[in-house]
Amino acid sequence: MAIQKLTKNQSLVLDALEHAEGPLSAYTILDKLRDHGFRAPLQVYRALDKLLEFGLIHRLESMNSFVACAHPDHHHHHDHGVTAFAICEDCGQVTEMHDAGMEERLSVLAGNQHFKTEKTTIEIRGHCQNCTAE
Amino acid sequence: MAIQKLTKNQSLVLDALEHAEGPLSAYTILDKLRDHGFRAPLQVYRALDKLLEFGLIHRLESMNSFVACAHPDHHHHHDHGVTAFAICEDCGQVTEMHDAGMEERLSVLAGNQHFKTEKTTIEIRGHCQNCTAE
DNA sequence: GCAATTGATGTAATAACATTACGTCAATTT
DNA sequence: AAATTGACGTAATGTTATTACATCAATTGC
Repeated sequence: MAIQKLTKNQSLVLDALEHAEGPLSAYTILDKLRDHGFRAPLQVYRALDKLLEFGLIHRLESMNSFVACAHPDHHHHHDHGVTAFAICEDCGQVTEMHDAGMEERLSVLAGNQHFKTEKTTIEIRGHCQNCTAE
Repeated sequence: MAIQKLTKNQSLVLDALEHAEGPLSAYTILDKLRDHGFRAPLQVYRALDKLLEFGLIHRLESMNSFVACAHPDHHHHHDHGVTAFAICEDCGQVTEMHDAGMEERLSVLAGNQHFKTEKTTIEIRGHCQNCTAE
């Protein structure tokens, strides 16, 4: 797929996510971007939709929030395979993980049901190494 | 763990989910139970919380809704391992899947990060066999 | 060039999902 | 009988997401 130039709003939202410590909700992004002229949720949601489409960000379903992709290809938006997220409930840090074996198992499971997969969500909630050590 | 007697509200909510075609949102449940005296969201959410705790229902994170567990043990609430859900975007049908290989991969992934897993969400969105055939 | 289409934007209003706060009541414990 | 606990009821509010409608700039087709 060809290079994708981002619009101003899309760049602002992506920037906010890339510079954030962890995942942000749409409304948190909105607040961060008020100084840049954002006034309404839709401005954020529209940008998020496009960024998701381009594969530059991910949505974390279990916490209604968004993170910048850990290994974005800014020139060609691509399909990473299935991504699993480890989400620390203490510090909020999110780790992206990829695993061929995992994809294989999911593929088999779906195949058993003759199910046609469109999108797969894998989110592991728990405690990261730092927050486990006491 | 010992047998768990459900309260009236919990039974009503569980019943609604068990008799539903597919997943229900909390507010849909509320509407279904208005005739039984439900007036406020909290009545539903409190029951849902307990039913989740007892392992009698599941929450589908990607659609903010709830389903009755496919193989409940009404006498001893138990820990099924990881459950993967295949969710049909056409008909709404949800299939529960379990797989030891998948759990193993997840366990390895988490282990690699020294991550302590509390809860794992796996949701596959797509099209079921019926809805794929045209 | 100019009309038509397309895609991004702005704004307001509303819908959908979830929680906090506060008070009551019944059962159990001490 | 007092204290604790857990379920319940109600209201208000907080949070997340979408619908509806209008404007504007860029592109396309004639």
